[in-house]
Amino acid sequence: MTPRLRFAPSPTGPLHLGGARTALYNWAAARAMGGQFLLRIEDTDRARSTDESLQIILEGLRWLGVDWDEGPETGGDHGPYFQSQRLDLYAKYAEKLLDTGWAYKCYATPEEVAEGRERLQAEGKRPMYDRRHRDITDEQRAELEAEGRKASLRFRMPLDEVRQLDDLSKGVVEVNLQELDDWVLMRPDGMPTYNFACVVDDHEMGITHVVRGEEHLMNGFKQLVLFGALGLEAPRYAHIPLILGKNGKKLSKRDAVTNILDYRDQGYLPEAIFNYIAMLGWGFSGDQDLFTAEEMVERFQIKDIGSGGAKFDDEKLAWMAGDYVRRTPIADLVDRARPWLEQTVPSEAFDTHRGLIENVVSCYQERVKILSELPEKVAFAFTTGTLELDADAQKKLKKQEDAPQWLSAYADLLEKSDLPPSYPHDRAAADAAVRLPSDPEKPVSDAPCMTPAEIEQQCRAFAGEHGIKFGQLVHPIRASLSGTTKGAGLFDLVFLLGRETCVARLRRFGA
RNA sequence: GUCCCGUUCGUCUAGCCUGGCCUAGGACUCUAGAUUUUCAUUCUAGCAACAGGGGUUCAAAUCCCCUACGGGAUACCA
Repeated sequence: MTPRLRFAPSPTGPLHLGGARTALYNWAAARAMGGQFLLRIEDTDRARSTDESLQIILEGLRWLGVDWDEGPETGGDHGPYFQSQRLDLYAKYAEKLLDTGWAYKCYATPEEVAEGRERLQAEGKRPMYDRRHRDITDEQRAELEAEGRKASLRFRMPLDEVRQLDDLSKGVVEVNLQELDDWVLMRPDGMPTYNFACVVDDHEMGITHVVRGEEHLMNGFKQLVLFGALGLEAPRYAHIPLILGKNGKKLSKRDAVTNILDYRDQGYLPEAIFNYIAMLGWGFSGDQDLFTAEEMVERFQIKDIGSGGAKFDDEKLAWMAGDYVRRTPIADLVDRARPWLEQTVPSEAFDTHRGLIENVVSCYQERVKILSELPEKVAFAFTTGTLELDADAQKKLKKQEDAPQWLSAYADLLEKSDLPPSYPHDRAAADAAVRLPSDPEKPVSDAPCMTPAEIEQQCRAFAGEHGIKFGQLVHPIRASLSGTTKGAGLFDLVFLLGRETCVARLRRFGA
């Protein structure tokens, strides 16, 4: 039997971290076992299900790279994949259950059920449906119907039987079925409840393994018994711990985003989010935290999912996000960051100055964790107007009284030097020959202009001639060129800015 | 209340099933240092844990029991 797993979200809200992780584990297990992964939409709660939520969930899964073999938009042989479209199927099963006596009609109103529950609790018993219509006679039934009451369908739970569930994650768990209700299979309006639809669909869709949050452990027992009543084999279940917030409580808005797509919009790389949430409860190996989806699939086993609840930690996520940015090849990075970069980089520059953009971005690649940090950092290289200086930069410029003289002299020197042209002039040759950030280990030859290393040599000589300490010279130059005191190597900056811009910016603060 | 599940550095985890290789490993964070024109990266070193108590055993993080603390369920939600 080929393994088939599913993720069955209900479209009543966005895809949150916990849901994403559940989807991811089911997906990884299916891929690891060479089986199929399907998506089923549990929209039996008509009032709360929305198409907007559905779209957000699908988009979130796609963004993470969790693809489904069958489900909405892809179709498949076991559809429809929306429970709201499978109502006749549930009706058929309901009838069968009624015929075999596993189900019975309950005419109690919600108020009566609640009242019964309270009474049991008052008696010190377990609060649940009081089974008032479990064994009524035909006459009583007729009477209730004559009152115009609508019936829901309840499951006749075996009384006083201990059942075992061999959970893939928790091992064997035992529960006395008395603890469980005569739960509702069908609402009076003919809509199935979760546990009922879930069993019917898991069977009809050939599901073999189910990984889901441990809030479903008790549902697992209900479903197990129903499978038995239907004479069907149940899938293997794995109930895994929830993701917790920093305080060990349920994950809240304070701990993490509630919609996985917020990470996309903040410029997190999906590989990083995938890796991080996969790691929340599953270890790749004893000494490796970073892994790709492919690597995960190679060794993922459901039984290895941790049994303790994991707390969400954004510091580690931030580190991981940065690591993924650093490891992304520069051409890809520019493509993927383009929507953000365009906030400060003119969009035509992506055609005319691709090499320059790649050089600038690669200088900041190791300085950002998420893509949305890039536009601000990179802006100095593309501003044609007056550069704004931050407070620290202004301070640096005022610190040395004779700085203006040096800046002017250095501007004069650069004006005569063989620097690359400034944006928006054509400088493709220079950017193609010199790939930044510059690395002393890899000297550049055949550059059509000075390289950052040569610019540095020249600058050091300049400092020597004028009797200025190199360290002192560097700070005002950096401030006037980039408008900030931090960032890429100074001579990379000079190279990126090119002759005209460097000269202009230096003279602005020169004597 | 009742029923279920869980508990290894602050956090994520490896080890637990199949006791000895555990003086408990890795990662994030933090601290110190190295590199350096800043920031960042990188590298080196350091801090830091088997929830507590009883057993079983020559030997327990690993097996058993109890306690504590967390979490989940207890819906005509999923």
